[in-house]
Amino acid sequence: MIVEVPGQYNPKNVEDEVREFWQREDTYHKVRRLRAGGRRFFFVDGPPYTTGRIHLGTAWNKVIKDSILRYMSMRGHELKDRAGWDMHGLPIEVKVEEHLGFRSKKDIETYGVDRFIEQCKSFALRQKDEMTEQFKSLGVWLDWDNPYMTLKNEYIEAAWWTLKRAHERGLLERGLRVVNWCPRCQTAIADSEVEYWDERDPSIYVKFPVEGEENTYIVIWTTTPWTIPANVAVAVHKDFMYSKVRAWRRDGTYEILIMATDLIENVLKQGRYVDYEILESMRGEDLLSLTYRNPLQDLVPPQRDFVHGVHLADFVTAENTGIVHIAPGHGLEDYELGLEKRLPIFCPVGEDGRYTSEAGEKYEGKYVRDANPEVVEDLMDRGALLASGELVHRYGHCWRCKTPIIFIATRQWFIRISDLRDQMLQEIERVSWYPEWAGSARFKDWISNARDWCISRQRYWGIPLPIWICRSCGSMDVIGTAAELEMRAGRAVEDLHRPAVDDVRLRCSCGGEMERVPDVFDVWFDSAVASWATLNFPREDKEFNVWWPADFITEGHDQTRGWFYSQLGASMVAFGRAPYKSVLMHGFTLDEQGRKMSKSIGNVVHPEDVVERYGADTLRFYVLSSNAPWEDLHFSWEGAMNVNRMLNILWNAYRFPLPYMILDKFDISKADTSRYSLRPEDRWIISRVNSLAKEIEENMAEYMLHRVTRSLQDFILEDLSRWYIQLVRPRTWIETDDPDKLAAYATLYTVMSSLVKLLAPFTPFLAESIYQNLVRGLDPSALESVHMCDWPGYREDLIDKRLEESMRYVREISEAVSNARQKGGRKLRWPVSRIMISSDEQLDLRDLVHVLRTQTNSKDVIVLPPGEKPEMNLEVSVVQKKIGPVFKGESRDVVEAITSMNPREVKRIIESGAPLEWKGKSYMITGEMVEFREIPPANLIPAEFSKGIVYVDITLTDELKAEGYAREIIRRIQDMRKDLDLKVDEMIRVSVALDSSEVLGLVSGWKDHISSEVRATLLRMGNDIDIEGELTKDWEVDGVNIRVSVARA
RNA sequence: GGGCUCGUAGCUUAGCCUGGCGGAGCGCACGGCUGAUAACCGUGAGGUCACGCGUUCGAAUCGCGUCGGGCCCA
Repeated sequence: MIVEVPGQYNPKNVEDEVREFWQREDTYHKVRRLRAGGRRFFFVDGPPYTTGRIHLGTAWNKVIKDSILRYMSMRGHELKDRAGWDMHGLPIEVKVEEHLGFRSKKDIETYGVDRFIEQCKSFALRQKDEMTEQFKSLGVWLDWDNPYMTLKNEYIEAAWWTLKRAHERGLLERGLRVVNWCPRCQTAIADSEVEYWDERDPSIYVKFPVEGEENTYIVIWTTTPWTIPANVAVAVHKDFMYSKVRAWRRDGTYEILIMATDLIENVLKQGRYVDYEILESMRGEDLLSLTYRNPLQDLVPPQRDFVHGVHLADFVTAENTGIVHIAPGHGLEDYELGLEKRLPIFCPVGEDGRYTSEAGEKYEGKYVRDANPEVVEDLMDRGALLASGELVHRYGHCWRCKTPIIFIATRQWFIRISDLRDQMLQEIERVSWYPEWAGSARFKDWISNARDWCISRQRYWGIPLPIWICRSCGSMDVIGTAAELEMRAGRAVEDLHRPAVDDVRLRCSCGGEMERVPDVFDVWFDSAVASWATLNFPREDKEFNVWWPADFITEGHDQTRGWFYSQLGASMVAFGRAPYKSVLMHGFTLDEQGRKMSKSIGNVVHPEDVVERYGADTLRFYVLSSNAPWEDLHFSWEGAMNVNRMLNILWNAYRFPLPYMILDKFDISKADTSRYSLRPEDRWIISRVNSLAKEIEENMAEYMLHRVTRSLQDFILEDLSRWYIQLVRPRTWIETDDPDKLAAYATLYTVMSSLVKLLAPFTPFLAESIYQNLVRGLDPSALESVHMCDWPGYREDLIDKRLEESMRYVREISEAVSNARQKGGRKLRWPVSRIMISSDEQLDLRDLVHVLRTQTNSKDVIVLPPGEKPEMNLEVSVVQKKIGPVFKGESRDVVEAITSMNPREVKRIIESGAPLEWKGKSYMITGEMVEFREIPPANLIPAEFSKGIVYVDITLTDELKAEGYAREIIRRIQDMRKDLDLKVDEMIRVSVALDSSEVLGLVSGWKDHISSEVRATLLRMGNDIDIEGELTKDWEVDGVNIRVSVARA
């Protein structure tokens, strides 16, 4: 049984009802079970990080995933669709620290690592639950009951196992490296965890005194004064020219300075020197023999023992002084140069960002960034400061706690990704990228620059590194699974997290005791192993053998350096191949102006607010249709509103036939469409819906979600609502069991049942709601949910391209007629006697002429033969330039002759080649002497369409007037029915008083028609009759006053 | 500074891959419909297709460069 639905699309009600239905019927699981045994489609959910609420970007991400998965399911695929959660790492630690009011690692140690871990864990789990609800409210169907979670033991094992593979392949190494270091979190952080923004920093020029040369200095520039105590060398470029310069101060003293020749002016200006002379110029190489002293050597004892030299380096640029200060303990390039030149890797800074005792008593314990002014002062006191200022530049910060990072040399664990670079480049060629450039350009570029992956973090809440080292012999073991650990330890280990795992001691083959290294994994390593962890590999390999690698993943373009990369890296280590076959890269969500959404600008749009206002289907359809997936989405409320409006139109189109179907007890099983001859317009809309399905399939194959949704939108608005529904409306009012009406019902049913299936992946709630009522309501044998249905696909034999084309012309002509009517001042309610269609082509309107007739409200539709036009009035004008030279003095007469004659006659004469006779004279007129213009007669209003011109004859006759007035009266009575809120089939009594006898006379012939149209049992019309009824209203139509009263019969 | 990407009407955008009259929606102005009606429809105005150079018979589309936005890197 179908039921009527409310007149306004109310997404909240629709979605609540559907959600409840899915819940009650366990629809998700039924759908998944239904597809068991189908072609496998392995999707890996890029795990969102469990902190805070979901934002618009995350919502978009999941909507894309869900739409594609629903589509794949309808296409018959068995899905692997576990949702994933990224639950370890600093961000959560930072949140928990904030919550507990902690400021440093020491606070955590004091509080107790076990309690801290518990807090992190419960925080992550709580967040996961909250976010799950939010995703569910968007209609996202993933395996929410059984998600993969990075904090689970079986997940941790996947990471362990992968590291063990790295070790076995000789790709794991420990080394002193300069890393990005967060002094607050006291851990190394990945390049991808560094966030850059502008920071005001010192900008100083420092003079290093050259050994053995009196009053001579090498000049360097730096923005990190605090690294000067760790300076052990300087670098120059081999191609640059350098000069030794005598620089004079205002007071007449001078110094001898060494710097790049091109930069002398700049440097001396900074140092406020008044004059200079170049003593000597040399190439970079010529400086290599120099040595210098660190100006702070009296404060930093180890500096006294270092030999400070000059070295060549390519990274030196012709900026500032052209000489670069090298502190191998505090810079990546410095470190590499240090290794190469065997410089001391001097790093007198501790993990807390404070100077160690190595920096000397004066600096020890001071936080390096705070120490900047002091270092500058000390340099000045020692005459080593050439200039001091400030500048604003981009500086790196810890992604999570926003502390400016520092570079320090520490011992870390690395995976030698750089060894795998070439294989990775080969492997990504085999992956299908959407769009293509995401792989061929963007990702390729990133891989080409791939550096070794620092996987260790000096933190707590993460997957512990499964590396045990013997205290006696220093040998190292990497443990691959929990079982292996328990076997080696000889006892059970409940939780693989810290601190429990820290207590596990292993026996070394040397007989000594092995201890775990205290580090945890970089959190990027967690999600990197997702594609096999989600299959519970290595704990079991059954699923892995069947499903891996992933068929499809999709994430935002920031994940190029993130998850696309980390997964590839880990998979290359573990399996030597890419873990995914196709990747869709999507964009970012920005505000309407294309700015980043941020709390400080106050332009953040929350998905739940959009859902609240317009519903989840609207949000879904909006983000999918707004632009191409890989482009950034500029969110606009107006855009969302328009989608909502479109869905409302769909709702109205769906709702409109329901009352009639119910009234007529329409039975689809008896409405075998082949038994009723469908009208051409019925076959047209069916053709269109099949064409639509085809279009969608083609675009889905390329993940062109914007084209898919736009095709749907066009179909709903243009074909269904604006056209077909308009055409079909009168047929539903027929009250008998007319086959034509049943054909209309059957067509509507067919079209709507296809349409809701085509919509199901994108607007799952609305599609389900319509399906439940209309489709299941009419066909009890229909499947329980629209999401269980097979993708309807398309039938070539139902697609009639020529019919579609014909209908396109019919629509164009109808629109042109509207245009002409507007120009001619004839409302659509008033019939016209005829329209004439003129085209140079043979227009194939097929059997759609009746459609044209009703839609244009025209008594006759005349399609003229190709090239023909209605008879035109001809206008002739003379071309003086041509007449003058020929007729000279008689020109005036000739012009008079031409203009005073009937243009048609002039034309005939010219064409016949005969002379024109005028006032007893004859003139030979040629075609070039005149110009003819065709003017349609006043009653024919022309309007263009793509293939020609349509002429509307607006001549009024009494019959047309009578019908026009009759329709005016009908419309007003209908309006009043509405006011009285009558049911569509309720009968009424009507009185109509007109103040025009002429109109009354015309209309009286239409009395029966009016009565039946408005369902009147009694209709009284007169010039001056008594009027009474429940509702009385006065109207005015073209100067005629009409008083109408209506009462229930 | 480098890689990728985007720039089309007041706003949001399609078209670009594969060259052939630049399309929508919103907003604006005017009109229509009235058995979808707090809904819907039509018409109109509105364009330096960011800018410049090139390729071509022909460029929004292809190439190079410049400017501006986004992501990523240094």
